[in-house]
Amino acid sequence: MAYNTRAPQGGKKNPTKGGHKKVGGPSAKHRGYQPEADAARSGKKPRWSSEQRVANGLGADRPRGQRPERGDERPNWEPRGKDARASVERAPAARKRDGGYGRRDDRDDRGSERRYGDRPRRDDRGYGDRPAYGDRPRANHGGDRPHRLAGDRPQRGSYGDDRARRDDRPARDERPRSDADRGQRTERTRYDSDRPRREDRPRYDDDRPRYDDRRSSSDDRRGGYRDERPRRDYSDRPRRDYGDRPRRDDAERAPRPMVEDVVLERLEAQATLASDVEGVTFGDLGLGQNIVRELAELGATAPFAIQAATIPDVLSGGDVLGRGRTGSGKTIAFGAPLVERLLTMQAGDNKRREFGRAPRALILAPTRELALQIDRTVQPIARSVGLFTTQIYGGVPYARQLGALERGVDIVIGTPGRIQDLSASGKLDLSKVVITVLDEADHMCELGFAEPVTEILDRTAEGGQRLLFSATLDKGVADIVERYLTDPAVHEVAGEDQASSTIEHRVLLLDQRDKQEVLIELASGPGKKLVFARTRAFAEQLADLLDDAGIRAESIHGDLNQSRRQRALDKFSNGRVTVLVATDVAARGIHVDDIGLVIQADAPDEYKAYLHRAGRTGRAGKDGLVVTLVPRNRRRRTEELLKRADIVAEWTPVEPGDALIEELAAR
DNA sequence: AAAAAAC
Repeated sequence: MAYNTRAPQGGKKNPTKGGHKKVGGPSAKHRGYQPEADAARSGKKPRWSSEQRVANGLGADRPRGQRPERGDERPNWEPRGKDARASVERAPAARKRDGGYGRRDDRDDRGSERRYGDRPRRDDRGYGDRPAYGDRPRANHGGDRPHRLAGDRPQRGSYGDDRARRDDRPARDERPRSDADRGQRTERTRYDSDRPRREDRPRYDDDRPRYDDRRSSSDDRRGGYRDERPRRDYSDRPRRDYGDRPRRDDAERAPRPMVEDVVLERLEAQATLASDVEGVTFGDLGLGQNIVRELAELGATAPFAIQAATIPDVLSGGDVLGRGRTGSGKTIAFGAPLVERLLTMQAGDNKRREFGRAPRALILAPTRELALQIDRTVQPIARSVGLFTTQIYGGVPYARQLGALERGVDIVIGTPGRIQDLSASGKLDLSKVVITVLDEADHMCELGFAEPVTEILDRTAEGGQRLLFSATLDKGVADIVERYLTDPAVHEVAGEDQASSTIEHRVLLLDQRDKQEVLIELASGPGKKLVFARTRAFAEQLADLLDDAGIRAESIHGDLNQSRRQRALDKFSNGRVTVLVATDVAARGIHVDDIGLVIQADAPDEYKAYLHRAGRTGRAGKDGLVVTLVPRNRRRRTEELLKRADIVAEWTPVEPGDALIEELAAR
């Protein structure tokens, strides 16, 4: 019974109905419309998974026989070097973008003054039903809403008053460019030229000659080094010294030295060198043939360091903490042995395929998209040995998830809220869960997540195996570790520092009022670009800004319903838009192939956020560039942030139109 | 303070 857990549930009923408190989605007209242009362009239309159909509001009513064979899907997995394939499942190429204006009636009047009036309207963003904007007067800004091209400053009051209330929002009209500003520009130039701080920072090139010709000095960065850059090689790189690792402020103040020291020590204890795993196969690590074969099909032919380090310990049944940098293959590191172990544990159990059986493994992730992505890796692995997964996350109707649970699944993958919800209402029995994974574990142990997470952990089988993974795994997990793990093995990969990264970091110092114009220039290149903003409102605003400037952009953030979030991500993944503007919902874990440039329109607040955002590019050993736009008044703060993140970036003052911006945009 | 995560 292939694809049992994905089988359509809930028939033809409109899936948006149960999932969202808000008034319904776009009109039926909108949903049904098939754009000839898109269909013609794409030729063959990629098929949708059941989830995508539901997520896009089309109903999960396709007969099972039409479900694409696995070979047709493009499962998502942690990237595998040159074998990397597109990781986010292909989304419908044929999706009407400009049909049905229902959601955007608050912007209908805008069309008349759009400079790009013939371009399709951004009807699919849907301000109208979002709570955060609920009090925004509709159509108020219609006639007088200024076009937001750079140089065409928005008038305050058009939407500034009731829209994003941002402290650093430029009071454009009230701040004509002054001599003082000019003066400061000169100062910044000076700052740049005598900037001494790079020398104070840890230099990796001293004992790592292979990077000497790469990013060791700012002059080398000007270009041309890429082709000469030697291949990555961890072999003789010294172990990371965690003693130097910057601590989180709050943790520093929190006095529980005992636990923290233990975790910290353990983290140092077992560092695996990539050279140690050379020649090792997944089979050597203890995975069965079917799983090994499936991994190869996913593109994972040989284990990455983090995988080689953790798989044996997971198979032995012990608790494991794993730390491997972004894009290093953590999903397989816990997913594959988890499946193998379930299989071993159920050997000889003739009730293992019982209808309605309770899940025995649980994987928790901080966002729905990440949960979905993990499932795209774990599901085929599980399937290869006859186990079933299902996704349990919020924002979508219950019916399909409940149906899957009623039939019985082996592995539940999801986000805390809905899992707790179903667990509390007795629909999801966690008592048989003997393996629990916290992906992005440090984040899952933070305020806001810790409570539901611990409640879920409390419901799982006592003494069960627990696996905590994150690129930024730190002592923030100490409480959870202390409470729920027993003598965990702690693994990391040696030499994962900035010098061994394929990601280059740059900071553009600019005038706050120039931010949007510079962003437009940066985002205008051909490659995929991911833009991060600090708030939902600003993300939304920037996507509009770029769209109005003729750059196809989508936004993704928590104010959008799930189908819009998924659609935005799909469009970005399959290249139908080149720019995705996101809040930190997309900061962790999400893998999209070939993001060449990450732009931080706002610097993040936390160094870990910086690392995760940056990790959306430079995946699987590819080159990546992170550009952070920093207004002068945030310079200090950003310097501190980068220092904590252990990142060396080149700082450059810029103005709109600078050649450097264009150069960076071309990457 | 924001974002994420249930309805």
